[in-house]
Amino acid sequence: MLSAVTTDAMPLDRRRRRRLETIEEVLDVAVEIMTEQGVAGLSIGEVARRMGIRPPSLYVYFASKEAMYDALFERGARLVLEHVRAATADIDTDDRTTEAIMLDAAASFVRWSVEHPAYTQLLFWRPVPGFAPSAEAYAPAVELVALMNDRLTVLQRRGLLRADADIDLVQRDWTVLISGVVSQQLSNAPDEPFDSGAFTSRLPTLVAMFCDHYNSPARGNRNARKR
Amino acid sequence: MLSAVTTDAMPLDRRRRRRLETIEEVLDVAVEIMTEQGVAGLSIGEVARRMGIRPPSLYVYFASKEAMYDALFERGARLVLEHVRAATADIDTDDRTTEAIMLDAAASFVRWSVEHPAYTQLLFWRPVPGFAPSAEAYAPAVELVALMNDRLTVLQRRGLLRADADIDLVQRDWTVLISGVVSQQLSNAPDEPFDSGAFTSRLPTLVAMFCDHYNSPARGNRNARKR
DNA sequence: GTCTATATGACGATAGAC
DNA sequence: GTCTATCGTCATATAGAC
Repeated sequence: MLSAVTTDAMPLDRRRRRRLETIEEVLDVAVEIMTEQGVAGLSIGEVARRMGIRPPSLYVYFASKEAMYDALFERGARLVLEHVRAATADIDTDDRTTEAIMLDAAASFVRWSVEHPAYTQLLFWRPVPGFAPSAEAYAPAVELVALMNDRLTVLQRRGLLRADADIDLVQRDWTVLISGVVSQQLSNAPDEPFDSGAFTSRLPTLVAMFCDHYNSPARGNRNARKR
Repeated sequence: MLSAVTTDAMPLDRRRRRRLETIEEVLDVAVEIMTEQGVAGLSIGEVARRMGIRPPSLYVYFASKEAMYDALFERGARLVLEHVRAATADIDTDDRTTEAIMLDAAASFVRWSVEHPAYTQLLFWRPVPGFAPSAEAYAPAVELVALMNDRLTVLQRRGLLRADADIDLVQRDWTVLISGVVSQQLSNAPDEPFDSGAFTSRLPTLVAMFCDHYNSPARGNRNARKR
């Protein structure tokens, strides 16, 4: 009886696990294709070809091509969210300078972005005509914005950012810097590695500019004027 | 006899003029479509439909869809090149501060970019799978880089930028700022006008950061450290 | 230069057998 | 869940009449 329960239940679990594994494989292959051909170059047929199955079989896992893009968007947003979360987890105890803390955070994000160009394009540009992510897929992206806001607020409370700075504006300026580096690197020299990229290597200087502006004056900024 | 020459020659000129006008009209319609549907959403059929002709007729003017993209790339690059050239033409006599000069230059470029999102995406991102501009189409883009380098060199010679700054690095940092603003504005709030955009309105602060860093110390920068 | 007609093919998606 | 078969649509591109 008890074994009957397990033999009834376990295959179901296995099937669901197997199904999820297949979905993951589909998404892996899709990312591979987008990386090679560009995000808008993804096609159901090419995914099936590389998986050794026929195109209609994919409709068991995704209702449409747009649903596949949606899953890719959500996956990418989750990945980058967790990446940033992990890279900035110790921000409330990190006793280095503002500049060192910010540079590490920036480098972590930019590295991930240039090493995952397909996700980056899908998440931060608009390369697919007609595609807009669903609210569910967009949720982790919203959370990322909130997380960055939290992190900056912590820095400000610790006295590492000017007390009179508006965190929303700080965040906007910060994202301009970061996305500028990513955008320039990916569109002008996508094959250069992060460590020696013509634009990624400008991060120290750019972060220094930023910190000189937003540093707390008490912490030694010699150029404290309000804007 | 003389009139025979003119009646022979003039129609040819008119035909060539008419042909060029038609080509311009095709490109106008193509930009319209790319603006609405995304750059990768351009299709020959839709261009023909909006022009009230049949798709095959377009092949009289463009050998392929890629040739059309190529013409659009070149046109966009020429437009932005001339726009920047005009906006910075008086840089060797402009007697305002570095910050004022740079802010105007930045605003001019960013305004053009957000008001011409189709060209911007085609020129500065890579939204069309398989398309790469020809050397001819790319030429004005190369010239734009050279022009910006010239302008920055003039500023440095006039003592408005640190004498010890490497202009190539200054230019890279500058393009990061500019492209960051454009990228963030277009991907997060493409419909906001330049004057009230969440990111375009950050330009004064961002340019100030930049100038505080690269300003000539003699001109009153209180934060002169070398990087 | 524009048209009709057509070649050719890819694509997304569905129906239904197994 | 996978397949074959197929639909419908759209696309780029060419041939040849007018």
